[in-house]
Amino acid sequence: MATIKDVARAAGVSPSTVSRVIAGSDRISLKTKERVRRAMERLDYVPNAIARSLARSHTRTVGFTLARRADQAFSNPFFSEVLRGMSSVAQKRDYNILLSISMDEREERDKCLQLLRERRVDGLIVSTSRIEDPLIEALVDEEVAFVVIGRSASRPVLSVNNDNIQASYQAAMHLLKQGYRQIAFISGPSELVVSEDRLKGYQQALMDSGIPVSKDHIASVEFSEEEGFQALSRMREQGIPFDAVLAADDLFALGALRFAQEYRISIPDELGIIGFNDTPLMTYTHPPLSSVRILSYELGVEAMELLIDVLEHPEKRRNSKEIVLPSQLEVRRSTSR
Amino acid sequence: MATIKDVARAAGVSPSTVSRVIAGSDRISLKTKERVRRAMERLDYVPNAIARSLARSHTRTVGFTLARRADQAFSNPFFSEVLRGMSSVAQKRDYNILLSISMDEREERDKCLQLLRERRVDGLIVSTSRIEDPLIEALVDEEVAFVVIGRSASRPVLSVNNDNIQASYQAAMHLLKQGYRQIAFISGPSELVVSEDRLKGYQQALMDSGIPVSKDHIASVEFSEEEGFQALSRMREQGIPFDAVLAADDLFALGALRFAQEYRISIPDELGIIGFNDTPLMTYTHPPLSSVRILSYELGVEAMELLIDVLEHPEKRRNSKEIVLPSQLEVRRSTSR
DNA sequence: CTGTTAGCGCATTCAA
DNA sequence: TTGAATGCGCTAACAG
Repeated sequence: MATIKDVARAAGVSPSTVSRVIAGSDRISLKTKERVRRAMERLDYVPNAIARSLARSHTRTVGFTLARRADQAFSNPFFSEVLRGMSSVAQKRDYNILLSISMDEREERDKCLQLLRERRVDGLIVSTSRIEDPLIEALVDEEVAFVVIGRSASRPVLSVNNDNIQASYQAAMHLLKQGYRQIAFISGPSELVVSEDRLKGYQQALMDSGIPVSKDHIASVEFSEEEGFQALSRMREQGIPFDAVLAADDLFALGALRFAQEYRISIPDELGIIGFNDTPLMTYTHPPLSSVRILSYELGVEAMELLIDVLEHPEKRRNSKEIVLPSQLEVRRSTSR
Repeated sequence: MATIKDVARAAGVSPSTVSRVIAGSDRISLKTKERVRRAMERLDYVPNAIARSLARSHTRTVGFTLARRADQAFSNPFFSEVLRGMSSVAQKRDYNILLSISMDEREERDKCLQLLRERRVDGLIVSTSRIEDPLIEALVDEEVAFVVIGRSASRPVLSVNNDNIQASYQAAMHLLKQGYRQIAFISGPSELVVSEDRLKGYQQALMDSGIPVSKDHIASVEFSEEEGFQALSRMREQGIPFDAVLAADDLFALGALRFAQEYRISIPDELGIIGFNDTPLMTYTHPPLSSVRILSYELGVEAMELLIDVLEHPEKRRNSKEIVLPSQLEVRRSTSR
């Protein structure tokens, strides 16, 4: 493997001259520039990225970390899409992505800090956002360049999020317009910012429609189909009436679907169901389920662009900025009566 | 950020001594070892991975590349699971994953070669395996350490694969045992090794059962639900009778499902359907679809372990080795009559 | 416009 | 058991 010295020798110049033509310096004669180019060509020379990183003290790679357990894992393609979006702009702007999937948040936090301290990455994209998020706290304290996918409730940071409140509001409004009056809401873990936001939209919609918000209609459970099923079963057992379900995740909507089947409740007539994320699955169920489509790919694109922007303009690092992407309601048979 | 020099100064030793305790050298007195340890602790010192990489000329990071277009993309969680598997062993053995998602194979090939030439990665895991695969050819020619997820039809390489032939054979046998006699086979693009293998299993099963293999019953199309649907529609138009569909991908099975619905063909009575990959989706369709479950997570685990093994034992690099993981038939209503 | 010099932070000889 | 010297491959400040 040829080094910069080999090229210099072959072209009859000094290594720094070669370095300059690599960098595209303009104060170099076209003649030697050409000569160096040919030498590089001939020797099949490619600059060693590690050496460059050491000399310039940045790596042009960003870390992306997330914590998923086996069960929930990637059952929906959300993160895959985010990754695709991130990768496409990374490719375009000549950055690389270092990926790490952890078992839990603790492991994720350690991994982030490690990547940073080892100087393997210039910045980070993280996706966990709990209401009190120790990872985010640590990152702002260490003054690292990072952007969160989601929203930070504690500190002002750079973030890219979808309009959860608005989306949830509209989903609830849609149910109301279809004539449903008693809407159950199945939320994910309450320590997540996303749960808080979606709940807020739901509540706001009811209030704006003059419908009292009842705690009985709100469940907060772990993300899984089974938990969604159970949540509704419990409401039914307790004699709490509901004629629609707004599910903060498609998994819950699936659970609601099974619930309806089990108790022979007809959809959409007796029960309306709407989910969140619009996984491909939703069009294949019986009946097809309405859902809020998230622009996951675009989320990844925006996050990466924001991060690179900050990386290349350190003066912007102090700013906080919240990009919000619109989501769109996909109405299907489960809410069309 | 403290460097090795700072630690050396603080501990009153030379940088090389510090380097030795980092490396865990045993020819160092316990006393100085302790002193250095404390200094590292006090200064919150973490070795710079880039500098280490340059000095030792390897990075402890492996590249994972794949080419996906927007449409097919990650509609199934196969690659997400592979990634989780890879990441879990990478974590354990202190390796990192550099991820790149390309638009097409050409871009993927370029990216692989770039990562290698720039020395950003020590080795590669690739997942494309076409019958004639220029990427694989290039990698063996350049003598790089890599493992393919899938099977290489051209050159002997390190690979981790699932038992496609066997799985397809058993799927077909299952249909036969259920009494289906005219089995249509929907295959992916014929240039993929996986298509070849699954076709082979199907053919073998028919032959072993004394049933003639007819070209009319075999379609080869791009991966999509729509193409699966179209393939069957064409057979029907041409008056080719079939009472079951063996789909080389769940997407095709979904297309077959829609086909059955459209023409009011009852499943499983008039038409049996079985897919490949067992995406979570399959349990939610109406009726639930049988499918061959692939051990995607384990595929990632094995691939990463194999690669790291080779990386740390260069003498093994010349060997080729093919690890084959079993898959399992998930029988559901779509084939139970 | 170009070469010389001095790092970047660490690992690894070679001596002592 | 330890330190000094050298190199990994490249960039950048300073001269000229």
